[in-house]
Amino acid sequence: MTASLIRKLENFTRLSTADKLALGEAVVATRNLDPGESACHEGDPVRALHLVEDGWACDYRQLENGGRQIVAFRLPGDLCGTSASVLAAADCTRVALTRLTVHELSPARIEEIAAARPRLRRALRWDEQVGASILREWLVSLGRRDGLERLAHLLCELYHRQRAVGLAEGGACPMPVTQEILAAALGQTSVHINRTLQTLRACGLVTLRNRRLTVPDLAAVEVVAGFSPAYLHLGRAGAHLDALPSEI
Amino acid sequence: MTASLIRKLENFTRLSTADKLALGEAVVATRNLDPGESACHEGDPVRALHLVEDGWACDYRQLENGGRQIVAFRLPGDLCGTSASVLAAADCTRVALTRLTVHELSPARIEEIAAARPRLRRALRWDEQVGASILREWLVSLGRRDGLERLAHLLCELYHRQRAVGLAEGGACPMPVTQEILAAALGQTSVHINRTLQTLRACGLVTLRNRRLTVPDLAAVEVVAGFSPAYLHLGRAGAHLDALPSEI
DNA sequence: CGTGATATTGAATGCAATCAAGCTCCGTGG
DNA sequence: CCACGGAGCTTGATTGCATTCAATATCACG
Repeated sequence: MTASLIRKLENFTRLSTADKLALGEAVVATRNLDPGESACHEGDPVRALHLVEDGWACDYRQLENGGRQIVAFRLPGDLCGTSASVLAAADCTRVALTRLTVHELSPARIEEIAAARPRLRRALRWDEQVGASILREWLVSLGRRDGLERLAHLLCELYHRQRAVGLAEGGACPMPVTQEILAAALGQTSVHINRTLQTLRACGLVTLRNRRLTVPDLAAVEVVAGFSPAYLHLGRAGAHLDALPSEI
Repeated sequence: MTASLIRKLENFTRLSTADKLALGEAVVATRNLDPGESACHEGDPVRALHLVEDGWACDYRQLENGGRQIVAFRLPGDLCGTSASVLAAADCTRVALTRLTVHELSPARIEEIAAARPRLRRALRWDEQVGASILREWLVSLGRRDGLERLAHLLCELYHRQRAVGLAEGGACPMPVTQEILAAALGQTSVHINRTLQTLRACGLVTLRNRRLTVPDLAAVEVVAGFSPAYLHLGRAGAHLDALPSEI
């Protein structure tokens, strides 16, 4: 039930069977949403944390002037706002981009579990920090990368993040987003995204069809994007905390 | 020694005397830096957390193409990367913008202290979440606000953040940044910042001189910026955790 | 009073937004 | 099977904000 999250956390440290089971115990409900349905609204009190089981969602902020900025994509295995429970109100809206299955976790239960399990606690904090690191990288994209780099960079990120949970393989992965959505994430218009996408395609770097991304040569796209995967911190930095073979 | 941080945290919940003293026990060293000196470098292993005591710093990422993007301003009372210790390497460089005094805190000590003090633990998590919220708001600025809104928004934020630690009063506060620095934070050039600043000045909205900001009418600037302070979460959302009068 | 950093101004260029129209694909229902 | 409708994609023309380059002015400080 929490397989993707576990798989992701094991990019940091190897969990024990007990750790893995403990995670599932925090789940208090599971919801299914249709594309366009929202899981929570900006300004609402935070009750539960979301763990994406299947499908994609995104978090966005809506401005008075009509603009909309996506601040995060939520993929399978993503745990949203580990400690958001201390904030009085959600500061963005979470909406499903595809058919979506999310678990709702009790903040109190998570806290108990984390208190009892140092390895798991560190893994969750690692995940949270990686989230902040991704946000900083987005900021760099919006601030300092041009259209081509920006789009290529996002595609690289989404590919790597999916590979970390086993959803990308052999240069292809799901990419269930419209050009409109990409534009809302990259601070541009869908028209411009369209043109940028065409040049990427013309160079034979990526193809984006049927809600799937194909990258024949990932390294080449990474060069165009100025992408370096360090900020995703997938290098098993917590290996010294690994569970013993006997615990797994 | 940790007065600004304490003052900031008390925008969330009232701490006990014991909580306040405990914070100071995590300090293992104190450093003084000159403007332009860096406290840590992108890629370096993370040894200590920084608590800004006095002066300003900023975190930035340097790109191959020469661009530089500031991802955070660090003001007095700011605790940088509460759990960054789980990451193998820092993902940005921290440089002093003024004469700067920072305390270095031991991650392990912080963890011990947090484990023993639920109220303090929550307050620190609140601070961390507020940091993430600020980052999201910056993303919205870079993605969806034009030059004028962007600059006005940043100035409002820096004013409010300083007010939360008692450094802003009566429409004026320190603002020890060059136009170059503002440009590096807002994803623009210093030339354009200069022009934007001039229109803000021409409207009588702000004056920025001698490294100080003066805003005769904060509310008016907030309207121009589309600024709403909710994302700073300064509303004492943790009041139910407040220390009893007898503990203070 | 001199020097380097910071700020200001002007002119030319360019990237991306905007507006508007048409196209393609796909699911639905007659 | 085809007509229809809608969402998403593509294209063109125009506009505008911000960059770039370059020169000059001002300020802070020794």
